[in-house]
Amino acid sequence: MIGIVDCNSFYCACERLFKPDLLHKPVVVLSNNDGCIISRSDEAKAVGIEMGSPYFMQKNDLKKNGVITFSSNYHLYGDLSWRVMETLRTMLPDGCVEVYSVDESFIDLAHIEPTALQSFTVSLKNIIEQWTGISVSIGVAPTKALSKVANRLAKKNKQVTGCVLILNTDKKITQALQKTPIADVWGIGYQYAKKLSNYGINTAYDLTLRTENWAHQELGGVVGARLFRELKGFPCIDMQSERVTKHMIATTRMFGNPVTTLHELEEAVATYTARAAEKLRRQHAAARGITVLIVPKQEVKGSYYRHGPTKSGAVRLPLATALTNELVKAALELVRSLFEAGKTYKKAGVILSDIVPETVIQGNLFAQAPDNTKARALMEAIDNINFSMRGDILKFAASGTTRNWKMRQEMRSPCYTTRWEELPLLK
DNA sequence: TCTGGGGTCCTAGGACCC
DNA sequence: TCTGGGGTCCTAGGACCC
Repeated sequence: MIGIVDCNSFYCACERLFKPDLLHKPVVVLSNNDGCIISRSDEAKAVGIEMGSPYFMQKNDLKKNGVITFSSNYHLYGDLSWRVMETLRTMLPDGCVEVYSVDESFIDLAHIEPTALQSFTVSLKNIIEQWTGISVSIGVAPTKALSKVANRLAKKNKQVTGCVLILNTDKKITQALQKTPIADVWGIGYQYAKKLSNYGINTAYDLTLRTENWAHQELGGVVGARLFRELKGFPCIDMQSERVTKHMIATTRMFGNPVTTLHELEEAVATYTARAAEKLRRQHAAARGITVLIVPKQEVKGSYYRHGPTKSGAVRLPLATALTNELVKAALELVRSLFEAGKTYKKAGVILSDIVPETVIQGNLFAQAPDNTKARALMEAIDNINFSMRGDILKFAASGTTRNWKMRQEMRSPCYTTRWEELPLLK
């Protein structure tokens, strides 16, 4: 059996952990730039605050209901996430934990006796809460997709389930599928939900009444076929081992204030490139592909999108590199070629791709391999200083110093667990 | 004038996830 | 006035190979 462990209202839970007075109060956490609502406590859900809704549209409702609002604090969430995942790794054999996102892990429970599943899962939940202060829900079923179904129902009926639900008989599975709206199925997003409802498919169960071929045809080929089989109880999505290097590394941001000059755009792109390069080095990798994208502000009448079409450009470097200066140089050339005077921009980003481990950088017949020893030592020194001090105390001149475009974060909590100067104080 | 079959690799774009 | 960020996988289609 496969389980999924999912932290309840994770970002809100992190904020509350250090402010126990907020325990039974409505709390929400906002996305970067204080753009929209991305985490809600049960109390906030109860007063009708919508997930993903823009902050500026909900501001009045939040105030009226006394909802406490936080900007997002990823240092804090990342650290607490790590504690939860480490607890899971302590409680399960090697290779049985697959971290799926910041607040979710799949766990392989094949080694647990069927009769012991319930008690094991409950004790797992209790230990996580005791050790980390974060409450979790656990869904268990024969496949990943079904464990997500179980998890959703466990969360929805906390009083009945105690946040743990095990689907271990065909009858329980069928009932669970009947209670699951198609749009809430893992792998069914907005487009597919719309399409399926046109076919009269409104629950997960309705989908299982079709055939695998039908799912293949209508839901994106093998992806849909796989999902169909998973819902029928045949595992098709294996547990993944920890990925050593990512395939792509992106740093993209909306601007705090709109940008109109090339100079500011260059600063932003240089900053994002430096950040992406840092992530690259942290996983001991190098990249050959670099893409720069800029997004103009522009009303498109009648369009769902609130911004103009993204302009992007990409280059392939002669040799994979992890050196900030080399990547910045390429990125700046790209942004200059994309920029159009007279337009106002609201977002920019950098994507590194074609990523290889630094030990296997492929030679290039036509490019002289330079001696990078010194440059790499410099990068390491910069990374170490930036890591042990705070933020980006050392940066490249191209990143600029004024940074009018930096994002807004007006209600961020302290980094209680990752910065000495922000440790909580006891009187 | 007629013009095969079986591949690989790459990129762009679409769908999804949290 | 103000709507996030960082990923994954898959497919289709074009260029190219013999």
